[in-house]
Amino acid sequence: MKETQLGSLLRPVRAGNAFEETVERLLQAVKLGVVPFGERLPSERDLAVHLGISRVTLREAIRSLQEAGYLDVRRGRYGGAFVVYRPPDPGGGDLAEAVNQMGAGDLADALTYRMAIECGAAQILATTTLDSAQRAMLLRRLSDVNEADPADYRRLDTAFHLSIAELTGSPLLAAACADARLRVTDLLNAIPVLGPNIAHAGAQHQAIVSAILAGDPDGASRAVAEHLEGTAALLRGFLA
Amino acid sequence: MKETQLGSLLRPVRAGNAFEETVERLLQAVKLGVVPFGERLPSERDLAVHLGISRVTLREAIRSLQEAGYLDVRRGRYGGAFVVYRPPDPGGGDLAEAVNQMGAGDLADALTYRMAIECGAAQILATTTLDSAQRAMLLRRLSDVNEADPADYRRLDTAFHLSIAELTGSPLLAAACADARLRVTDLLNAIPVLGPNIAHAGAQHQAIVSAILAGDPDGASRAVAEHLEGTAALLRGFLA
DNA sequence: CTTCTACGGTATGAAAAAATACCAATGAAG
DNA sequence: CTTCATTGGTATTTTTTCATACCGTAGAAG
Repeated sequence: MKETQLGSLLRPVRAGNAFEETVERLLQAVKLGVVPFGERLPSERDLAVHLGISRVTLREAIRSLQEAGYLDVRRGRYGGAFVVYRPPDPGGGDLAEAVNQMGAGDLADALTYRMAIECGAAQILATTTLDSAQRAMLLRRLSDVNEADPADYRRLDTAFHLSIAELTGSPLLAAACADARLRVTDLLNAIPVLGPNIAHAGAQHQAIVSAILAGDPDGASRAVAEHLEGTAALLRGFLA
Repeated sequence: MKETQLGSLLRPVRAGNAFEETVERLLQAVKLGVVPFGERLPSERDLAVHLGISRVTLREAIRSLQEAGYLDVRRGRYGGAFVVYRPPDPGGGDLAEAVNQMGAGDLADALTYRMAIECGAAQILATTTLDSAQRAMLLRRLSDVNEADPADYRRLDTAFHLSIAELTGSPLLAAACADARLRVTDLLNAIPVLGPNIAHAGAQHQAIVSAILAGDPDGASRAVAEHLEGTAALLRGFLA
């Protein structure tokens, strides 16, 4: 086995210290809208358990997000850490800056990764026999995006994409899909949400769902690829 | 966004402490044959840097692997940690035990994950224009497996599969692919390596490479799916 | 047979993170 | 308006992890 493959396995065990990783994780949960505007995060004690870190470390992370203006922390019963962040105005002025802030290599890496994961997930879901509840869930998420208020579009779009991976029943795949999306969230948020684009994306979403429900793996994969390629090409175009 | 999606993002930040994670990583590098029998790991100082941990922590991990009989550590110049582990005799007696040691849900999860990642990677590689060096690499890995000594079969098979993800140029995808394979290594090692199976797998590997070189994403993906499905079905069959 | 050097082995103090226990505030329920 | 459960806030101790410096060994090169 060549040395190149050593890199895949002897890569860093830790992406950073516990504090940094926790800030990242929470920030992404907020930016992705997993916890929507105005809602509160789970209590510190619960969160610490779920994240596998101590409450002290979690609190440091929460405090830094509070100081950065993402959270409003209130104490007392019915208190908690409330999300006080709305995705930036979908005007998309600083896309070029955002793209170039991430390295060109990193961008290509993230886009390829996302493409592989999401295509694979859709493909697998298309080979699976879905029960009525699963079909309903998929269709529900589809209509949620299609009828989304522009301010809520990204959040529901994310939910739709994640649903595909989740419905495969593989937590690993779902986590990978979420991770892949996270790596391009900031960039996506900088892209204006325009009417024609929404309509176009809506048609592609419909195509993805149709292929999945029809049990057409190749079609589902191709539909996802087409859908993602549009965004990917746009982002690549902004590279300096 | 539903609560189910909270799980994807608010999952543990840390899989364990640095020591445990390091032991896992090294053990897998050994079991996968990334560092073959008789070879030595990089020096402690280099490894510590690459893994992003302190030398002290790394040494603890190495010592536990040494005590477990996986490594032979020698000091002095030209010393180091040498791999003293050979995959178990390909007799495959305890497959059922190995399968049931892992939970049924975990097994399904791992198999689905692997299927999605590897199909996605092959598909992407098939849409990529490979230069001559890349084509040569792919063909080299293919012939390596085909001409493998039975004792070295698993290692070269792993190398072949990883190559596909690596050739996409996405480190994230390569890491995910390695991770997916790691989750079923023990099970694969418990499957006897028999002549007919090797021949069959060889044909499938050939089909995968052909489809990739022909620029046929659907074909590549399907070929990978068929290849993996055989193993997956076998493993699922051993569930209690 | 000496030397040089790349390796593992060891010691120590600082920093990060975790575990634990307890304090304080809030606001709905009664 | 009192009670009380739930939440964030704080302090203390222990464990883990890291950073740094230095020691001991082996083996090739001269």
